[in-house]
This record gives sequence, C-alpha cells and structure tokens, in this order.
Amino acid sequence: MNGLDVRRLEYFVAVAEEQHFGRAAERLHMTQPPLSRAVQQLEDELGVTLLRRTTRRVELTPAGEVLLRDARIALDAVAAAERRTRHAGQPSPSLRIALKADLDAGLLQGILAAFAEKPEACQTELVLVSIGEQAQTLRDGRADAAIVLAPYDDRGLDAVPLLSEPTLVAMAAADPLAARDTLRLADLAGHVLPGGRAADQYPASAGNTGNTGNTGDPRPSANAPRRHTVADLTEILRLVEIGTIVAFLPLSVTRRYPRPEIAYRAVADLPESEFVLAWPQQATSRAVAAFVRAAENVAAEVETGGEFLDARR
Amino acid sequence: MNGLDVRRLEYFVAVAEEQHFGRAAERLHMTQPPLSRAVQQLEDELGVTLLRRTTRRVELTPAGEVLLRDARIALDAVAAAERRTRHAGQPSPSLRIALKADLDAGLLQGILAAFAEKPEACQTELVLVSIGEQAQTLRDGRADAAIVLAPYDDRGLDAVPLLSEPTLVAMAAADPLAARDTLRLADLAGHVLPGGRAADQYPASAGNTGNTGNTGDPRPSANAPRRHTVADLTEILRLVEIGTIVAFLPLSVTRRYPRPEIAYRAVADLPESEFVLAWPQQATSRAVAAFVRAAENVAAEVETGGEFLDARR
DNA sequence: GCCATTCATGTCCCCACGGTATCAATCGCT
DNA sequence: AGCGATTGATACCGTGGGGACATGAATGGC
Repeated sequence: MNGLDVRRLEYFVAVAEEQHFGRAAERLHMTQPPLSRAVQQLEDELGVTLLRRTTRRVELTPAGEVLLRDARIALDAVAAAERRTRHAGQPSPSLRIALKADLDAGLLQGILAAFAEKPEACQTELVLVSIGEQAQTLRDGRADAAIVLAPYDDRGLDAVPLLSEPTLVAMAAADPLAARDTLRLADLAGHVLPGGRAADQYPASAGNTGNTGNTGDPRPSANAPRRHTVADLTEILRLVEIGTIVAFLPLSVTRRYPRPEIAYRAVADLPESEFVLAWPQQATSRAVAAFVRAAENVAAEVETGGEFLDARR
Repeated sequence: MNGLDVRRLEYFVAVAEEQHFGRAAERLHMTQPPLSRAVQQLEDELGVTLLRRTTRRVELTPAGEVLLRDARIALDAVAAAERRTRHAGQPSPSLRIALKADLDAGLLQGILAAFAEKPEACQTELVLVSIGEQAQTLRDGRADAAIVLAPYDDRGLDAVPLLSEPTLVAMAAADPLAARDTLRLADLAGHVLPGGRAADQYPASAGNTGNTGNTGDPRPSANAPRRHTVADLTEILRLVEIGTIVAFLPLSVTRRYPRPEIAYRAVADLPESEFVLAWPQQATSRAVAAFVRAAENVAAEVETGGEFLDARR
C-alpha cells in the first residue's frame, strides 16, 4: 500500500535525468529490464504517468517534473540524515565549518578563538568547498556551519549577518578602466564575471536567493555540457591577470592578494559584500548555537573597531 | 551497499517514539523480532549506536537523537513528494489553498476573483485545517498555498506579507476588564489563551518562527498526554463567552462575530495581526506564482482603500 | 529468589528484485 | 518502401532479504 522507496526514487531520478532507460541502467550498475519495471511500479503505486515513452526518447510528464523535483529534495534529505547521523556517532563529533578559502572576511581566526573559550566548545574542522556549494554542503550534512557571501541559496538554512564591507572590482592592471579611480557598474559593460555572467548586470543574475524562478538544474546531468566552473580563488585571479574576466571581491580579500598585474577599483553603485553565518535550520546542537554566538560577538567587535581589527589585513 | 531505506527509517522512528520495541512493532502491524533486526541493520549500516537498550526501557543515544530529527524530515519530504506527485497527476490539478476558516482578513474572495482573471488560472480548492497546521499542510504536499497569521513555522516556505490589521482581545462581556475601553497586555495577567498560554506573555510564547530552540516534538506521540487543542474558531468563541479564556483576534474577524456576550477591546501594546501568503519553497508552478501575484495586488488595493474595502465587514 | 517483561537469536518461508533471453515498435538509411 | 538498428516492454528464473514463529537471555520488581 504505502510505497515510495528510496531505491525506486533513485531509479526514477536517474531515468529522468538521462532521459534514457539504457543509460540510466548503466549509471545504476544494473540492466535495463528491472529498471523499466521499477519505474512502472512507481507509476502504479502513484496512479500517475511519470514518463512519456517514445521508442526514441523518454520525456517527463508534468507529474514527472513534480516528482523529479520533490524526489531530489527527498533524496537529499535522506542523504543528509545519513551523513549527520554518521558524524554524530563519532566518538567526539566535531563542528565542521564550510569555507571558501579566504572568503571569511578575516573573521575565522577570531571566531574559532572565541568559540574555543566557550564551555560548549568542541573540536572544529574546516571543510573547504568551492563558492556556491557551501549552502548545499550544509543541507546535505557535510558541514554544520558556513561563512558565506550573500546572496546565496538560503533554503533550509538559518543565518545571521556578520558584517558588510565594500566590494571592489578586480581587473587587469592593463585594462583601460584601471586608469580611473572609481567606476560605475555601467562602465563594466562588455566585461565578464567568473561563470560567464555580464559584469554590468550584477547582482541581478548572480547568486541564488532560493525564491521562485529557480529554473536551473541544481545537479550536473551526465550528458549536459558542464560549464567550466571556476572554483578556486587563485584560479579566478589568474584569469583576471590575463584580462579574461573581472571579479567582484570584498575589500578584505583584495588586501590579501596585492598583485602588480591586478588593479582593484571601487565601483560606486556596487552593493557591499555581506558576510553571513549560516547553518542548517534543524541544527539544534549546543555546539552550533555556541559557535553562532561566538561569531556574532566577534563580528560585532570588528564592526565597532575592536581588538580583532588588526588581524584583518 | 548504500542503504537508508524509507521502511527502516520508519521503523526506527516508531521505536524511538515509543521507546519500546513491542509497542512499536504493534504500531507497525508487525512482530517484534524483525523490527529488532531492522534497527540493528540500520545501526550496522550507519556504523553508529542509535539506541541504548536496557531490558526495561529503550533510550536514544545522541546519534539517535540526530537521526530521529533528520529521519522525520526525510520521511516528511518523501511523503510530500508522493502527495504532490499524486496531485499533479490528476487530470486537471487544482490549486489547493489551506485556510483556517475566517482567518483570511476578508481577502480570499477578492484574491480568488483576481486569480480567476489570470491566464494561468486553474481550478481552486479550499483545504480547511486548524490554525497552526497550515504550515505543515504546505510542507507535506496537501496544499499549494495558505493565508496564515504571523508568526508561524516558516521552515521550507516562501512568503509575502499581505496586510496587517489591529489585534483585539476577545473576552467575556461580564469580565471586569471589559468595562474599560483600551487595555495593556499587563492588565491581562491571570487570563489564559487557547492552548493554555498566559495572555500577558503574548507573543513570547506563541507561534513558532522555526528558528533554533524548537524543542517541542512536532508530532503527537502515542503515549504523550495530548493537550486539548482548540481547532475551531467557533469553539474558541464559546469558551470566550463563558469566560474560560480570552483570545487575540484580528479586527476583521471580530467584525464578523459580533456577539452580545463577547467584548472586543483594543490592547495598546499588542502587535498587529500580520496576514501572510505562504507557499512551499520549491513550488515553481505558474499557477502558484500567478496566485501570489493576484494576492499581492488585492492586498495592495485593500491597504490603499480600494474597491475591496467594503467587502471586509 | 522467583517471575514477568523485554529484547535478541535461530529457523523457515515467501516475495521481490535483479539477470538473461526475447519480443515489439519505431526511427533512419538506402 | 523495406530492412536493420535501437530501445523499451515482457517472460522466466534464481537468489537474497524481510517477516512470522519459537525460543533464549538478561534485567527489574515483588
């Protein structure tokens, strides 16, 4: 009677993503016939047609689209449950912080020190992920907290703002625009950001606030031509040096990478870089709560010009 | 290899809730031995001890607590996927709106009319649920949108504010306080709200904003003494009439229930009632988006004293 | 100390899942 | 238009896992 097994959901997602039973079966390390039957059973149990099969290709019905989206969410939730439970079962579970290296506004050291003072303190562990993956890392249970740059995909996450600082544009020193001291966004027309978006349309096209209209497929399909994702900051700076792209970076980051080939310039109408501490909404552990309080305190001290200021350059 | 089957998760949740293998087995319509082994397998697969078994009672380890919380979330996600897919598979899936009767600020008629004008319009269906269950109804796929009163549990939901209106206190006309025209919260000391909370501590104890510290078990345990929940507005008003409780109601609702036995009074330091339109975050359907826009337009018209104003009394 | 309660273990059986073989249908190529 | 290739569905079979029944072991109450 009551079905919707994880295995069948994974099968369906594989078929829906591949749009092909044979390839999906291959990906699942099984043969095609049981896969066909499993999807049929799923359709029977739901009383719904999920796939429109032509012998040449498989396409999703509206109900299939709904299940594809919701099944991914459900599978993520199951995987998160598994990861978090595994981690909680360790002898001394540590607090895992997802960072994009150097994108912490120089706060991390202070926060870790403040956290270590607290009675709820525990081991901490830094999980280095590429920018844009931090939110997902929190959702799927690989980390317990993250310092992220707004805007980000906040679905399923709680957050507190830490601090804001000016955003500068990094461009090749040879760029004609680098001769000017301050710019406006419109001046950057024709320049491109990491990921290929137009620089003068920022931040309209950037980030993912998790509101309606999230049309992009969140996970890479095996056959979709995967766009080259620039994950590493040093890689971005290399591309900036040779004039391929420009990049928007918080002030504190630019201070740490002074390079003669790169010019950092203020942009008058560019929003400030907002650093936010985020964690999974359902995280109720004392360690996370203590870490959040430590981070708030440190950020407040920095904002008011406290003792950590000198550590930020 | 890769486990975490839905069935096993349900088994574990049952055992964790009952804290007793025998009762859990009974609830699951099975016998105790296979249940014991299933939980053992779960522990093996996760490499974690979930339950501390004494022959007299079963209690959760820290890892077990984590899994109980995350497993509920995952199971909810699976159930939501099933419900939404079933609904999407219907010949003409309707837009289901979760309402607590009469708690719609009189906006519903106008919103439905405006929505019907839109090209994306479809059949609509009203799902009547008790207050406080609307958010869960959205999350588990039984409804597509809801008009809710803030504060509410906003986890997994997107929302737009519609309008605010004054909150009045409803009390028995015979109550000494009813002689006064306006009150302050502190005057209500000793009076009790539906659900048993102290009236003079509102809204500290009310609602559930979904942030950290949500310690309450969200689902009724079989053995926990279930507090009498007042679900129906008319039931609440009955209790108000006989002086058992007082209730905080938005102005538009009090207008619809003028009764000689009930006095509605302003409370100076009571926050306004904020009506919000909420929907599941992952809902990307055009129908929901159109409904949201229709609701925003109608609310804006009402706020500026538009044509719908007279319909609100 | 004895008994009842409760969870674990041993054993059997059946269903369901996966694999191999094959059929049917449609698209493309000549 | 006909033939082959591609692809999904069907048939059949064997194995493994989950459930019931019977029983063992340990602990708490009287």
